Amino acid sequence: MNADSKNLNQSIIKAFAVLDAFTNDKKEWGVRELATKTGYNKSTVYRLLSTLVSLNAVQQNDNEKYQLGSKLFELGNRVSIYKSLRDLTNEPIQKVALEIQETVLLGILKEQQAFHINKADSLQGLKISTSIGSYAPVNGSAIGKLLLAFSSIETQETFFNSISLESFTKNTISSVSKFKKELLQIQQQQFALDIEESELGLVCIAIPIYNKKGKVIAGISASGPSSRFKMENVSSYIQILQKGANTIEQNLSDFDSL
Amino acid sequence: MNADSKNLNQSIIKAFAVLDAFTNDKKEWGVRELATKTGYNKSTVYRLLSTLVSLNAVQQNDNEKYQLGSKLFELGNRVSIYKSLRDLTNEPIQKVALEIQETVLLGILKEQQAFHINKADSLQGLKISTSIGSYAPVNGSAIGKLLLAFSSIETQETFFNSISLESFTKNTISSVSKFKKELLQIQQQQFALDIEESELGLVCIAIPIYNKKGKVIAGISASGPSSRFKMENVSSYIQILQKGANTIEQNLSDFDSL
DNA sequence: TAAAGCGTTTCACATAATAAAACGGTGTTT
DNA sequence: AAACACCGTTTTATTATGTGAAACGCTTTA
Repeated sequence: MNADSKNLNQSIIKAFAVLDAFTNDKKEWGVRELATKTGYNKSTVYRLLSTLVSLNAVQQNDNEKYQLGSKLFELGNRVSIYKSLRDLTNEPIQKVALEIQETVLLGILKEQQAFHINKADSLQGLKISTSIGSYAPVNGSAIGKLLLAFSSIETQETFFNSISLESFTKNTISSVSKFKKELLQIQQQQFALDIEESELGLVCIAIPIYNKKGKVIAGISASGPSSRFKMENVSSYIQILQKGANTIEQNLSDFDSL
Repeated sequence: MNADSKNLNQSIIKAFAVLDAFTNDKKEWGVRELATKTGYNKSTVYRLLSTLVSLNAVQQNDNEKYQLGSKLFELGNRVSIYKSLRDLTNEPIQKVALEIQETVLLGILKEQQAFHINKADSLQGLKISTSIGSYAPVNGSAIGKLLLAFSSIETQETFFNSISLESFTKNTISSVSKFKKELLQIQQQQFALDIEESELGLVCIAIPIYNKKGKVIAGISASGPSSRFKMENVSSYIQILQKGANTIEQNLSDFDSL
């Protein structure tokens, strides 16, 4: 028992380690492979899963494999901070998505990553696969770069002391000094761009959302394919995003850190 | 140990009992009141909460109270069955909401209740408080009545054998025979109405969504205040809903029971 | 027919969860 | 200012409960 983990319930930790194995890339697990993945004994995993099934947190398919169940969907939609955040931003980001004709995302900074709270698809445009509840690395998303640029010096220092800048495409900024310059520029110009830095062919632009204390609490972005997303239109994109951001800022004026 | 609960992990059951206490009506809990609510010892609840906090499944506010945390939001949005169901219905129900100018809900039958999978607000209309991930009683919602009406005889029998028809307003159908007649009528007319049966002043209309096997797998509804929702417009509401349902049926044609 | 995979069950054993009581803090009442 | 009544938190011996190796029954593959 190390200093940090005082007297925690080991079964619950195991249960959530099991649940965390179910991702968008790997939605289904068998008992044995899940035991290998988590490092727990096969019988233990079986009993954990049985318990989770009895609670509807997990369900078993026709093919005997397990997947996440309705209880988690239910609980996830009860998380009040994000629920209210979503309710208060739904309408504005939908309007932006309709006008801008691209996918719109709303994100906050959470554990040194961009955490996506809400999303609105444009009705015609190409769909972006990023989903609500997913994380993106700070140096691999417009919202992430934006939020770090507008966060406190302490947060930035903590970030640079603990994170290494992974590369995702040939355009990803992986040099610390270049990244710091980029952050300064984002602060000055009040928006962040991601030009095929996270994924080839994907362009993204993000602007900040302030609370009434003048603190940046979230970011809103529009993403689209590079074929359609042209640099000469950046100012018009920002204009549309800003209209949405203004409404959101009114709705969220009382929110603090998030 | 009774026959049904074989060898389940008690800690996990307790953890989820704790999580389940956090509802939309009661979002915050202190240790002691939660111990009273769940019937567990104060120390036990404290350790459960500490563990859940360490996993970000729960977080502690400034006022020392606990509330649900980001991990559940994250997991909830990874439940693949509902995630795909939502992704495939977002666009059509948004279109319906825009056209019909009322809140649109998509629901399935889950544990003898209407389970709300998706929701689209009209941009102008009054907002309905029903939220994604929430349940409504079958005899207190248009979607519920609709889904029971189109479910198998076995499901209906199980329902009538296990559920008592609670009353919510003076209009709620609480007589079994009247309710059975209503179900027959819904089957014939292919839509269900809820005229201030669940809540005074609230009117709702729901139509079924079929998969390619001809089975009803979900229901789509529009809800609004009785002041605006007039009976003479029912056929035009149904027309708009049906357009959305057609698109959804194409998207969900391969889905089975749900 | 054998082998290799799966989810599941069993059971002796030891770990890890438990609950009562005490602790240290804060806010309220007298 | 003292007494009280809350709160979340920590400690502790006790024992209930989770554990994992091995066996089971089944299906799929060789």
